[in-house]
Amino acid sequence: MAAPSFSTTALTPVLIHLLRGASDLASVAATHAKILKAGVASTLASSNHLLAAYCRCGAMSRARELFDGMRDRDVVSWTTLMSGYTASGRSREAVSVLRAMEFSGVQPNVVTLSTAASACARLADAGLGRQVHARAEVAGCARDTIVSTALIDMYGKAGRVDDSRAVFDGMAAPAMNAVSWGAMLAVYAQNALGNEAIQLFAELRTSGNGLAPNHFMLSSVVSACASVVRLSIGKCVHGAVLRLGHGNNEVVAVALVDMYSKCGCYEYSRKVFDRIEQPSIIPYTSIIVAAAKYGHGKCALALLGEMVDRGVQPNDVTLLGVMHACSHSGLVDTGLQFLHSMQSKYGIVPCPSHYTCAVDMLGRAGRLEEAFGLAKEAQVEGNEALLLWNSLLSACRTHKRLDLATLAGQRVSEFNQDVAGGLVVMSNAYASAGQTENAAAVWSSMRQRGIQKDPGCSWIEVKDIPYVFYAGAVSCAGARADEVLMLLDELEYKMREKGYRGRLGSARVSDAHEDDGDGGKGVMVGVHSEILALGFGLLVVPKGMTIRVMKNLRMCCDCHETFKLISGIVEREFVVRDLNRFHHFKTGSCSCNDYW
DNA sequence: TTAGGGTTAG
Repeated sequence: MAAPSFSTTALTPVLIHLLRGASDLASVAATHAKILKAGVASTLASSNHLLAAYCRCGAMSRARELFDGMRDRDVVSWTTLMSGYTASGRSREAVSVLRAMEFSGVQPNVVTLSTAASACARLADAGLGRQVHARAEVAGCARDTIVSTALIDMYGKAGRVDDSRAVFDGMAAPAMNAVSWGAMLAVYAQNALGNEAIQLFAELRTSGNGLAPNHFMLSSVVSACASVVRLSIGKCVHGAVLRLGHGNNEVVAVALVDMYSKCGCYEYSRKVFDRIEQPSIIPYTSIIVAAAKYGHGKCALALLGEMVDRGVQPNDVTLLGVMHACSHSGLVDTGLQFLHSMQSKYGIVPCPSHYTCAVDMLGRAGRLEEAFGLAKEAQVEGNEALLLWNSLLSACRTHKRLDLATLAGQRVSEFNQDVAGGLVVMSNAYASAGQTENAAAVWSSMRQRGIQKDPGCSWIEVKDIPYVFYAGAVSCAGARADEVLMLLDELEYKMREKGYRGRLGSARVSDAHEDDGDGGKGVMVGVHSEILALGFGLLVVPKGMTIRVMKNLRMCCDCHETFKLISGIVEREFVVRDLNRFHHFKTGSCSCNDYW
């Protein structure tokens, strides 16, 4: 038999070029046909090229068919198939390919193991990931830059931050590059460990072998600042973003929009958003969510209209943002229309969160019967249902509807989960209705059952340092504690001149939404934490600067009134971020128009 | 020479 001619021994450069450029199944299949027609011998390399091309266009059944028919398979063939499955969102199959590969006697290399780690990252499965890690140790490549980086990411996505850091710390200095630093920063940011991310970023700048921060690192650090509400550092990082020339990167811009919004600076969010040239769905959603938190409902609706006009289709997150915006602006009927038309108008089936938002919206508007009707109608289960009934319970309490509160309270208690939030609201509902004995009974039952709630706290950032205040405890103000108390006394006096009838600086019977955590005070609480943070802020934040207070619970009506009065008396602006939204106090009134 | 790592909205 004659030796094959040169042209049939391997893929010609032209065919390789065609395969590389092919991004759709039709052109890959056409090139495949050309190869068969030309009688090109199917060498291992040519099969691998074809396999990769099928994987690149996501045609995994064709890829598998080809793979199964191959006479020889090397580590590249196996890894290509794994990578194809991972990219197609079929990570479990990718991991099973690794097992089959080892069973067939082909040894994994660094590329195989980094691909496998990446598949486990997508699954957020630390158990499987640990097995890949062990294989990498056995193969002696666990300290390879790319394998280590993939492992850092894998542990982080699975929530095992300490394991990520151990891999990072185990890397030799020369193996650390911008990607491994970026991966570690992202792990902290994604796990809401903002301060650790900020700390690591500082280490990079002082001892990072001269590595310049890139847009990956910057977006993570900005998002880290958002997660811990560190405005001043966020602004510094924004400066670095501009200096380093990443101001036009959309991902970084989205992180900035989100950071400013979460730090109480909606105007800055809007400025950053307005500089994005052709915003995609994520920047639009991000600014809509920001507008929602500040009660700018009409603005959110305008942004939705603008994005649709520009051909950017909203998704479920966008529409949830729009509904929240309606909810926080009192546009109840508009919000309900969205719920009922999102499927026909945008092709999006409402999720439990959309129903919860609508129920919450009706509840806060006092339309409690409608809210109950919708809550029963919505097919919501599990944790989502708990959230939904909790929000309804809270609305019943606000509108002093003890009859309905009891009904909602029963639904909440059906969940054998952490019901602290619901019980607190129930107790508050009793307290609001003047039934202090029932309120105290709920607290006592919580104590007996060992249920604890997060203590209410508020914090304020001064010169980059967060000061955290708990109800009734002014000690965080340090040497200035007495001054804070004196200032609050003085303000209370001035408020009384304006008709204020409550009490500021001593224990008062009021909403028990905030307890100092010892569980023994029942509904008798001292001055709320946001008032203390405000008092401290008035002393230390220079006149002319907005005082920004953060709170981990919802602000109560008393404190809301107090903040309004004080903003008029001292002629200063305050921004309060509570659990749900932002309040911007100015000249005696609040941006929420008392609707929240 | 065909296969590998990090970012943004809820």
